[in-house]
Amino acid sequence: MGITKTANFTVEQNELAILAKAMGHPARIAIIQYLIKVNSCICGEIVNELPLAQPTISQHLKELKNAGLIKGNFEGNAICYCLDENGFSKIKHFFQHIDSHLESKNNQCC
Amino acid sequence: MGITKTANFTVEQNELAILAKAMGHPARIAIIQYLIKVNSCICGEIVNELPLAQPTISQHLKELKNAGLIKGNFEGNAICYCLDENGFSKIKHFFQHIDSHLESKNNQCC
DNA sequence: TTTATTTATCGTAATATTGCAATATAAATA
DNA sequence: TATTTATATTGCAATATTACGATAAATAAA
Repeated sequence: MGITKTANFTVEQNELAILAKAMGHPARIAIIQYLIKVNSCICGEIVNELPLAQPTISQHLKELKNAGLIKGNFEGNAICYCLDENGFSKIKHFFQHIDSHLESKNNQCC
Repeated sequence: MGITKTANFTVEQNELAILAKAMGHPARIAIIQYLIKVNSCICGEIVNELPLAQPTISQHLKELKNAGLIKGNFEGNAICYCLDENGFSKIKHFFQHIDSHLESKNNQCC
């Protein structure tokens, strides 16, 4: 009925889904890529980098922040954003898990 | 307006977003985890493993397949599913990119 | 204090997702 | 062929997401 049955899944499954979902939009991928590209905290430049209106970007930043994928601190009258290790380390382990499975099967499946 | 402005982002950004989005639901994480756990193709057992109705699971499997995260082949009158390297290798590279960035910054940011 | 700059929030329209009952399809088996 | 078993599709209701204009809030600078 359009609402995810969160309660029927494990905490881990829900956490991973929240993290993946937060990355499930091209604007949010673009934000992450930009933070990597400039290789530093960036303060008040994201709005100029994306083809979206300021309120929309603010909303995307909020989602990334809630998921634990970025963090932001006030720096003067702007906000300084960078990637947050917390979120990424959780997904990282999941992908390592997947990866070792795929390597051990050596694609002999199906 | 509820529709993602796909055309305003790069092909890579859209591809990564589609892959992440496909993983952005606990049921789909559960499917991936189960495929890893049994460590083989599985034929016609997924419906018993998840707390969702058969049509709902069918829909989730379709989304994972469309994204390139699982593949399924007919095996008798059941379908045999396993993880698809194609999708996962694309995300893997993105995470490696993120990871080397995070390590080089050594969390000194913000 | 006033003004400019930056980011957040509210409200709302358009669209997408989730879930399932009902039903259809397809292959295996009796 | 008829039946069983497994999966897909359709249709729909409930809810979530995306996007943005208008506006608010918060800080810096004049």
